Amino acid sequence: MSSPADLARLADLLGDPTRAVMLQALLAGEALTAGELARAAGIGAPAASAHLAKLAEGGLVVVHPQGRHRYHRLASEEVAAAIETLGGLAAATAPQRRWPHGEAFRTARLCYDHLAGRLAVALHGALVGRGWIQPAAGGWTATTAGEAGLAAMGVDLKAARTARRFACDCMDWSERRPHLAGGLAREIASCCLRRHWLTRATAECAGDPLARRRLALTPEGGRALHAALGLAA
Amino acid sequence: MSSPADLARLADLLGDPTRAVMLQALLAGEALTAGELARAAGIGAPAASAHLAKLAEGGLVVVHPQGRHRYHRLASEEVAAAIETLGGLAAATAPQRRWPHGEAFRTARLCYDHLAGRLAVALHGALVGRGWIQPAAGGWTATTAGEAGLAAMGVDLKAARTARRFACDCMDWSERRPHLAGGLAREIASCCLRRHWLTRATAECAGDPLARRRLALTPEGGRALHAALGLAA
DNA sequence: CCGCCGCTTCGGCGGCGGGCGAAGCACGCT
DNA sequence: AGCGTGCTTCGCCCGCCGCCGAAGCGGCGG
Repeated sequence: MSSPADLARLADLLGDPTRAVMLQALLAGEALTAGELARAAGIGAPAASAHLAKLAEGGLVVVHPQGRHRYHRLASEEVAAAIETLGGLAAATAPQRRWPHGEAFRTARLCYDHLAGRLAVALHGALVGRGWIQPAAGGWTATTAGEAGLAAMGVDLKAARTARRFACDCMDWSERRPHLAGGLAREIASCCLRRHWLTRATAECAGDPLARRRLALTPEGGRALHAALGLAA
Repeated sequence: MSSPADLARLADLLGDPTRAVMLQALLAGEALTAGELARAAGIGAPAASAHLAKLAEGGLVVVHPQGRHRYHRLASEEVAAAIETLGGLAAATAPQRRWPHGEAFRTARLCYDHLAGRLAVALHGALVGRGWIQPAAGGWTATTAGEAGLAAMGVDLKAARTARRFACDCMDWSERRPHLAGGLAREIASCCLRRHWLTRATAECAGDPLARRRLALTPEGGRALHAALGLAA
């Protein structure tokens, strides 16, 4: 239960511009090394190390040492969801600024381990509209038609079921409508990337820390999603 | 669209312990004067004024001058929802501490203009279970049975329909299940307070800034809710 | 008209926190 | 073993921010 002090401690972690950049970079879902995050944030290694220690101690980030590298991930999808939510409010509160590639960012992006943006919202609608998923307690389940269709697309349903939640709604702040989260959404995103229907915009992000999250629909991806789900390009 | 800088600016506003106390006090939904907020936060008038100016400039709080008083409210229910969400993550992240009356806080509290806590979750379940509300695009609508039942309880449905959203789900962080938000939820809360089914724990909050939000079910309230909705005490 | 009261602005103080460079540690490669 | 590399720790500086006391402003009441 959150006393105001707890809230403040957590918000303070998000309230530093440098840490915010790091967290946005981590919202792409990948585990990044301290050095990568330092470069993304444009600071030196010592400062990055201090920030990451705070984030880890605050429970927002988990560390995964591997050889002489230390990989950092967001601690949970709840953390990712809270950051996205707060980002949405920030966008609503300070709507003035537009930065380069903002439009592309709205179109398709990663949110921790699943898709977000216009494409993800459209996909959510298509899955519901075609009857591939149906409401269930606290989320969605796949129908038999959905299982067949998703398997045909190349989605690993077995892997999707290992997640804590199979599928549930997650509010998309840029579209103000829900997209899909949970194990199924993770596998769909994984499938789209594996089959090169969606590609990461750039690998390294000098100057634009959100580049890691941005996705682009390939021509074949557009064709595949149209064929499978009737999605318009 | 939220650049990391926007996110950081917003989170920084929530990240100050003093401001967090003020915002928690405002989460009770009432408009409070600068002096009341200063006392709640345990600081002097100048400091409070500075904080409130920042919150207002950041779009989290709106000011409502009235005579020589200046009343402050949360700017929107989106702001309230974001603070609640972040508070839930804070509770999950730092679960160790228990402060006095925390249990009562989980039982029933105000969240901006509607009810939250165990009671609100139970109420949500009862409304759905009795078929008084049914799913609709982006939320819930009242059935004819629901209209009759709610009117019999004393809920002003006409007022409820003036809100931007009639009824929608809002995740309750302490219960991890949804409760009801929107115009209907606002009128239900208003009705419960008006009829003294629920009472505010204390008016002024020396030491415990969350006191404003805490609610207690009166004996008559327990009887009334049991009779109308079958809610157990 | 004067005085009280709520609130804001100003000036100054103190502490916290983020940044860097240098040094230290740990791991891996050759 | 020796070296390079990734990361952390240490020490330090600087700037920012929150707090207060004093003063200024405006509304309200006698």
